[in-house]
Amino acid sequence: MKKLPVSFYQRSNVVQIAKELLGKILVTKWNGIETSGRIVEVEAYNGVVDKASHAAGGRRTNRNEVMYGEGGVSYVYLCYGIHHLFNVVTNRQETPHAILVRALEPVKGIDVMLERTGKRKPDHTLTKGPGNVSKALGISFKLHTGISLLSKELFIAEDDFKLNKKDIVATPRIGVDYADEDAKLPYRFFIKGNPFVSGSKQVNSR
DNA sequence: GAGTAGATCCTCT
DNA sequence: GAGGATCTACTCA
Repeated sequence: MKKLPVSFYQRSNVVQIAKELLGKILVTKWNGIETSGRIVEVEAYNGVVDKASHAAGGRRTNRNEVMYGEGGVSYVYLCYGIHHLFNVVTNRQETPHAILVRALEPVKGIDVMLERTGKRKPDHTLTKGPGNVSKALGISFKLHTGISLLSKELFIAEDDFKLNKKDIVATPRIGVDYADEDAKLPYRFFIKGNPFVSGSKQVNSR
């Protein structure tokens, strides 16, 4: 298992990067406690031309400032006062591309995730949906936004897992109805048939 | 099983 | 002062 290099993030095609992130391992290691999961669902946010992005139309605020920085750092944001959303910033400086990690398949530290989320046993709700992902991994918007994805506490790695191209499904994004026609763009990608993908309810029939 | 409303707090206008 | 890249529970069929 090896970390993805900075060059992986600093490319210009955010949609392409989003697709390639599927099947990769997201690892957090706060205070020596390691939790990780395979990325099974992402959404691409295509910078200033994307109305669903926080950077739509060149909006630039304190909150989304990290999106304008170098690719390869995290962008964590608190939504609805409850949910922490974990994003990966891509591309170069001044280009606010980002990829939202929407769902993981738990790999390591499942018991820790259960504790963090207050759940009894692992099921597909543990890391399904961006709010749950950051909760399970212990990601907090205050502490963990703007830090490098190549640090020893937070990184994305790849192993031998190979994803068949036909197992990648593209659909419109979720929760961005306000973005008019951009809400229909097929910028959401997930691994076909994976029970940890959000939206596909009760895929596993116990 | 499907649809709807409420929770809850930080950020920007 | 309003609203948001969501989730959950509860109601109704």
